Amino acid sequence: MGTTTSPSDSAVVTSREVRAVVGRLRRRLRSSSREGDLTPSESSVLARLADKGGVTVSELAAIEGVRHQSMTSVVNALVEAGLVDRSPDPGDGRRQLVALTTGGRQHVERGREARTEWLATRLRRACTEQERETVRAAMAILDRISS
Amino acid sequence: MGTTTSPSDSAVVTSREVRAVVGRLRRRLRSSSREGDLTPSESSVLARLADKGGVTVSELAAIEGVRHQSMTSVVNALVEAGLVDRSPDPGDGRRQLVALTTGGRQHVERGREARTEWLATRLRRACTEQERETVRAAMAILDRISS
DNA sequence: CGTATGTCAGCTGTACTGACATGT
DNA sequence: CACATGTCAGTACAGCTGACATAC
Repeated sequence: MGTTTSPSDSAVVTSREVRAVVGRLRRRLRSSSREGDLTPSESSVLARLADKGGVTVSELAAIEGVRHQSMTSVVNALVEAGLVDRSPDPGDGRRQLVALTTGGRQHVERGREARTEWLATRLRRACTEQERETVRAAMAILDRISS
Repeated sequence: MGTTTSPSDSAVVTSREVRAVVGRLRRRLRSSSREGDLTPSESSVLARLADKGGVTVSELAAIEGVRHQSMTSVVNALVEAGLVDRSPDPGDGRRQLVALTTGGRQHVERGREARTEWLATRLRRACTEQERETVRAAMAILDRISS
């Protein structure tokens, strides 16, 4: 081998690096996420709901970029944990509005105070502001081309 | 809410964006990976073996950053597909050396010719060279702080 | 009726831990 | 013996599709 794909192809090289880093980051983010016994998906949805409650499952699914069937099970777990609840939409009988319970709101606020998130800590301690800007710029690019 | 976490904390903001983009990219990379009926993990291991065969399961696990138990099942799938095989290490009876079969090698070479990888295509068509450089720089930073 | 919303069941892929066997 | 290597079993998480009910 060796010829494989021309290593000078910038797009291919970049793609490989992105794949490798995404894979590694994913494992790290998962393994170091002890944010109060919630799974990463659950934490993410909870944080969304803190910003904007009264949302439907389908809307949450669209925001997170997954199917509504997948979002149902995440919401179910949060309901069982007593952190969110569903209430019927008065104007549309098909809809169920999801919102934080009092306990859910407390959970979010406690988490936000106490959490020393692994990635944020690393970004703060091991990076310059310029490096963080580079990362944000790259995220914007990747977000654009992956939507 | 709205006040939530001080939005001026560059590390936290960057961390959130990285999380969001990693999640989305992961889903996209998975759903658009039809590289010949292999799962992403399998493809990745196969590509490694094309560069360097005669490797143990534990070494593969270390390279990919997973436990050896997890790597065992990936290798099992490739063995069952007839793409790799195990052979005893003559010098150490505990070890099993994993290498591509003829069919496995053919598979890799066919794949490398035919594959128009989703991410590489996007990076080529929707990005400038400067943007790709930004992405690569960011990957280097994230790789550094996640190791 | 078709469409949107939601739920449940079942499947796959990934990676984990624990238990165990075997060889150095 | 401790340690390295490897396998298997069980579990958890995340996402998918398909089937179905209900409401617009």
